Amino acid sequence: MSTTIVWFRQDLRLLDNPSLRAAEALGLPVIPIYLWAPKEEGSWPMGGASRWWLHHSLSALSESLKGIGLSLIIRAGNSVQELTAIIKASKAKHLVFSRRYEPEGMLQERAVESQMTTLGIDCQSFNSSLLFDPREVMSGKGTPFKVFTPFWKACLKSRLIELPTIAKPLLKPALRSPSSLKIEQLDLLPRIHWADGIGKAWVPGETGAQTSLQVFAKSVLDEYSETRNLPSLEGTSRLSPHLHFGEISPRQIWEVTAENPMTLSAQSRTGMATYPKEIGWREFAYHLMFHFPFTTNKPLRTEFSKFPWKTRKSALLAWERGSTGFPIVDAGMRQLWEMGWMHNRVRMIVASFLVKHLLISWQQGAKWFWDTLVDADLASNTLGWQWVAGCGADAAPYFRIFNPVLQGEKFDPDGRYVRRWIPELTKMPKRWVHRPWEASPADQKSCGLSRKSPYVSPIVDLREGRDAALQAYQSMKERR
DNA sequence: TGAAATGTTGGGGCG
DNA sequence: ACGCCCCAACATTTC
Repeated sequence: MSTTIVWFRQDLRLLDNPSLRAAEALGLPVIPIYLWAPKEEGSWPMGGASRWWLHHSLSALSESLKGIGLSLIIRAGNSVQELTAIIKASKAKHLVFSRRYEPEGMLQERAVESQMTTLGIDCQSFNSSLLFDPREVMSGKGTPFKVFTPFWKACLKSRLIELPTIAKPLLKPALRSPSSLKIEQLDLLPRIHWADGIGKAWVPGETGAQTSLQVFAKSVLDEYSETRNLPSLEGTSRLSPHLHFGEISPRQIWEVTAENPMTLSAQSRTGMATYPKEIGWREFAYHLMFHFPFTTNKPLRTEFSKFPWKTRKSALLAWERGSTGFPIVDAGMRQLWEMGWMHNRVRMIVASFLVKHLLISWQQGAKWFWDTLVDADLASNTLGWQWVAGCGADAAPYFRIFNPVLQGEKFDPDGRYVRRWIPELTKMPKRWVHRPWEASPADQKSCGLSRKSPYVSPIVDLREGRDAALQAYQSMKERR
């Protein structure tokens, strides 16, 4: 009897997974596989925090496949070669997989598809990671969108969202399994234990994803528009890493947060409420990455290729380590390092600080986020950084410069978030907690801050940084 | 999904 | 009572 190969990519789940449904419909024995091919990711091979997540997510997937009688096959190397070897050994006739939209991911699947044609294998691919395939939503002129609101209106008007199928697929195993690596052999875990904090904060895998969604829908969603900007609260969904690895489908999130007429207002049912709109921004990020693939490395607005960015190694290092002297910035960067994640409001603040006050290029920031975020996602990372830098689609004007002191005082008024991540400031009075360099020497001393502490002498003067940023922006516009 | 600079207004102190 | 000034408080514009 023939066999179906299910190639898992960024869809590490059983529920609402179109390729598994296709495999179920074929009714043949199934071999589920995962291919580790970091060399095929161009300049964006998976970063450290993401590899940690992948390790645990693959373990979870392997366990849940075991629960329905299947054994996950792990391979590493060249994806075309590995797939070919497995297909030949198992005499498979069908390959099903979920599409990716990263430039390199698309190259990879084009190579696979062409090889399948050569081998005479039936090959089916599915959109499992987006509500809207980037090809399906276009402006009236037939061009891709560059502004969020019209994009999102067009999406909602198209009514293309399918409802999820939340039922475990019924699959039967192949009689003989190809050889498999152990997950440990992929060497995804860091050698030193910097991931301890990440492990305490997250439960990778489909079960963890479902729990996060239920908790969010039940206790956070109603107040989301008011609490999402307060980093000291757990006011956000925390679904991003699960979504990135495809441990949960966006359709299911959509159904729970935007389409449930029993619990939600008319506004949320039309998808314009605050949380569903965030899902919309993710869709927009993929739309842009698909239609403008060069933006993963270069600014969308080409005049920014002349922007006079600076190379400031020690300032970049201080930013990465969370020792700039600006409490809200440092708290965010330390949270990122410790739990592989940062509150979104704080992401905007630290990004603005790097790009504007330090004049370090958004690409440098994007690389650090890529390596340290468990939810590192090429589309969202690119959109976010280009938005902050003012060089992307629908971007903030360049002169919109966040003042880290005012942002801190506005969104962390009691300093709880800052004190949570910066022990040096535990005893700093509320009045000065976002501007400790202005505190009295006595207050500084009671916190044990020496004169060399960044909280006494921050790495830049905010006024000078702001002026320099505005000047750099002017000089870019004047060059032609 | 800013912040700073600048402009306007109006209450109150005071000569 | 009146004009003058100061300066919050708010609005507008500029970066």
